[in-house]
Amino acid sequence: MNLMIDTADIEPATPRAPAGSDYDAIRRAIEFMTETWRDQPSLERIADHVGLEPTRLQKLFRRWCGLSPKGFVQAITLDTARDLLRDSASVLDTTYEVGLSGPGRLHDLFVTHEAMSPGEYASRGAGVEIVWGFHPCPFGEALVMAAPRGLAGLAFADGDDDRPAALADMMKRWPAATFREDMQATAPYAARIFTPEMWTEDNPLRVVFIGTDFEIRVWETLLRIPLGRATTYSDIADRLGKPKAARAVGTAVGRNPISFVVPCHRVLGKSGGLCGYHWGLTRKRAILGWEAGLAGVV
DNA sequence: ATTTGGTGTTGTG
DNA sequence: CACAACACCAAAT
Repeated sequence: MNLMIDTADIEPATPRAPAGSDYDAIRRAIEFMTETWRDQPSLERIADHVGLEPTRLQKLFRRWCGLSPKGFVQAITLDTARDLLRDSASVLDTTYEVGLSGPGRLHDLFVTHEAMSPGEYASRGAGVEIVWGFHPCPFGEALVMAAPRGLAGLAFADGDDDRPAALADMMKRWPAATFREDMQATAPYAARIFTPEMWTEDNPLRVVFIGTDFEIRVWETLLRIPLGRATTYSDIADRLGKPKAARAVGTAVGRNPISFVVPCHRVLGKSGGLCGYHWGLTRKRAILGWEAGLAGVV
């Protein structure tokens, strides 16, 4: 059997969430399953590893990820990853036809996007005020940044000590903008993004991209990948008319400033391996598992 | 199985 | 302007 997890997939220890917190338990469970999925570990074994009663873990896990630990193990096997890739060529083709005229419906979250005008890009956000705030979410803490025209950034952190890095990472992209912490303003964004029941067509989520031409084209392509499907770096390169630019696509995907909303986690290596994730491979797996549990709900 | 060589775009000095 | 870095990939050991 092939291995979904090559050595490059094993990441160094990530900063810990507060020990004993629910998220910490979930994270450790996911980590454990990620390392041992070949043995199809039983619920008891996983529960034992994280130090919880099996029934408690079962309930907790389902609440956070929307599916059972067993289902999660299945969701991260290579076969399933390849399943996501099935017909990936047509995935992008068909949605291309449907979605593109006008600010239509893109992606399951119903996103409309606009890129910064060239002038605004050149000025790197001068004169724009961006509000930000951290909010709990199923994958740790989410840093939400909003500009007047719409959502401008989404990043992840794993606890207090992790926040400054995430914030700096995001602020770098708008060097000339002014920033203000305002959790009240960003909370509605966070609630909506992570609550699938709120994903409706009538009131699309507005996002604002700042980036180079190439990057924005890549991100636009990502928005066309439907929930529960995946594509590959090289496939996106083909779509952009630069079949040899898979690697360039990789770096552009990695620079996606609005992670999760722009579903960069749905891009896999051609062999079905996960390859990488700016906010940690464990989180990429968690999001894919979460979405697997969502199939049918949306 | 592992290595190697070819890639496009971006950020840096 | 050159050069290194990168969430890749296919072909050759």
